[in-house]
Amino acid sequence: MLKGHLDAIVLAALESGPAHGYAIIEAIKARSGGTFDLPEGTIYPALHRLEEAGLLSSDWITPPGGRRRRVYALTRSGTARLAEGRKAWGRFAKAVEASLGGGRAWLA
Amino acid sequence: MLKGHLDAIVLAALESGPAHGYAIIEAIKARSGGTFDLPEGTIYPALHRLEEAGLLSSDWITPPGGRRRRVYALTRSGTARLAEGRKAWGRFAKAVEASLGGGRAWLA
DNA sequence: CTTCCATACCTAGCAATACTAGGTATGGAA
DNA sequence: TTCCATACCTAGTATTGCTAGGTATGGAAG
Repeated sequence: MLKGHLDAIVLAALESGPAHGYAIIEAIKARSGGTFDLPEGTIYPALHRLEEAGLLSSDWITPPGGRRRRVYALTRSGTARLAEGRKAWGRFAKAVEASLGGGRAWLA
Repeated sequence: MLKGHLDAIVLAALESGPAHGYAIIEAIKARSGGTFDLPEGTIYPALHRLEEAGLLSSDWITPPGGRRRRVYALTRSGTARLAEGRKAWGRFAKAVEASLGGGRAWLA
């Protein structure tokens, strides 16, 4: 479960350049150290939703001698939303940590 | 939105001693610096669910000259679950931060 | 050459979560 | 006496991310 932060994570995965769905799954898995091993049924609908919302654009690309892929890129709105998402994460994480209280021994 | 961490936050609010629903709402609001101002429709069903799961116990208390209140306390299972929840939060937060990447400028 | 796996895309339907929006009731203050 | 803070509750709903299925291709293994 990504608890509402999936959008920001997907947008962040596209920050360094366009990518197709399957590659995004691999990128998120790698960046999260294996923690976020997302099923396709999570990513593809999310990509459609983000495109619908104008945060991503997509193009069908057929590399020479390869299969067609749908390549997504951040739009201007998407870049702005990513920045918001990072701020929102910061506030959220701070509030959760304050709420969980204690000596923060679980942070390591 | 508490994104799946509500249970741990509620359990943490009860760590320092039993409390009733309304007081738990106030405690969470205070501890989170006002960020988590939860509606009753969030807390009460959560308390019922946690009790159902054996993580909390409850008693109806009528203080002298006061209204009856339902006072919740952590069970042994609840204490264990809280420890797990803190560990889970630590892992989750680490993975999100790695996934959001960059210079961690949003942490401040 | 055929079989299998990794790649690559998609959707319908479902379970969980936390919310809105309503309801009830009491004690104290204005 | 009217209103607000306290104090509890639930039905229904939006969103989220999942399971579980489907389709198809290219390359490697046998």
